[in-house]
Amino acid sequence: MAQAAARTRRTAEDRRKQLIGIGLSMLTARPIHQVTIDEVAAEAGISRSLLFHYFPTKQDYYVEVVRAASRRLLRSAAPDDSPRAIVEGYVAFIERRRTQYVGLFRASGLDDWVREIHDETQDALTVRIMSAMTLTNPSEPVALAVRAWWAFAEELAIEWTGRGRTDRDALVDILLGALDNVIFLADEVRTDRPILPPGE
Amino acid sequence: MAQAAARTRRTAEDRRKQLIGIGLSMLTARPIHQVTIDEVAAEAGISRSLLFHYFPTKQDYYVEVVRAASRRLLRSAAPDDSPRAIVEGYVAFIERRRTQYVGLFRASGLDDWVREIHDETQDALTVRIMSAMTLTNPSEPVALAVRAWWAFAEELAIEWTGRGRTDRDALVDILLGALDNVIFLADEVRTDRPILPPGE
DNA sequence: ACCTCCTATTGAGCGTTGCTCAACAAGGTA
DNA sequence: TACCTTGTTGAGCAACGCTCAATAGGAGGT
Repeated sequence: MAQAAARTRRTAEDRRKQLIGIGLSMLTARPIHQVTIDEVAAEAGISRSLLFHYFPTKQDYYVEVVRAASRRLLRSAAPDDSPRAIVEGYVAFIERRRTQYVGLFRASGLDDWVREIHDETQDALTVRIMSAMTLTNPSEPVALAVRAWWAFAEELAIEWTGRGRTDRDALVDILLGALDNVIFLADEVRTDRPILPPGE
Repeated sequence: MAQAAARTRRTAEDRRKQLIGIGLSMLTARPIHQVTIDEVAAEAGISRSLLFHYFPTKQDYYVEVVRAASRRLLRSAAPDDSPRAIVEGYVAFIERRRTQYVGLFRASGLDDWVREIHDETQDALTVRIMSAMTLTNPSEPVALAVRAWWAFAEELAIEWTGRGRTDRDALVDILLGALDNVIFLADEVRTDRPILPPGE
């Protein structure tokens, strides 16, 4: 695996890109805490120390790798501004990079910072789809509900494609239908005076 | 912190319970990979070696701790067999042990096995609520959708209570409403011949 | 009280891994 | 050639997960 690539001197930016690229492929297969700095360094054909020169800590390195994946996702889920297009882009991304997505954002052992990036990503998606639905100035319940709906979408998309289903359109239909319904339900909530539960 | 508790000899089961109890409180605040075996041992007033006597590996230890938390959750979310009661029990649990739940199941750095326990737990909840809704023999899309709906419920419950909202009933209403709708939507899908997307 | 046996318990120590630091060297500029 | 910036390295430390042979607490039998 370790391809001692003739130890040539690279520019800083080059090295960073190379290392992040390696991270994207290595951290896809195995969770973070099972991948050592030594392995990454060996794969890049450099010494441990150099990696620490570019990324002060292992976490910093990993964060940048996950950030890179997040950017890819956001790029895929924004072809234009219709809700359907956004959801389709999202689903398409997961179809294409399922293992990577799961490996980087979910399975792996991360501390708060990965969750943080994941949250930021979903926040961005939330904002994006809300504006696509011309939902300006939503109430807190609605905002929370849309946010949680992304969790629903993520889970369903991952499991759906994981079963080898290819009927992407049916999946997208479910997601969009659920989104409408969830917004409707959350919009019923009067923030100031909570609704009383129906008798039964 | 380390209370050297007079080094008395305990029965095996006693020690296990003590250690798991400590885990439940320590691993609540900080993610796993930030808690060392030494700390746990010190807190229990025993040596590192003893902990390895009971749990062959750190992972094994952590797994048992998470399992214990999972059992608690499942106990809380099953007062009786109505869907509303199940959801209310679930929400109540998260209200009560929010940080613990997040710390054990989400934030922390775990390898696959924690995700696995988390999945098992949600599977159990899925089965439970399906039977409560007298949904026997659901199609694959419906099963997947209900499963994903739990992800929605988890996210929304965590965020909802995280904002200090106390209107639990409104939350439960949203969750139950979304559940009905999601089942309806997924039930439309003909597993064999995928639905074509509507024109717009 | 004493011996015996089981096992809970420990301390010393090994290997891996994240991380530091002082020094080296590749390439551009004068 | 001399210099200077900075990409690059190797040796080494500290923390941590984990092993193993040995110790000691306590219950049961005599």
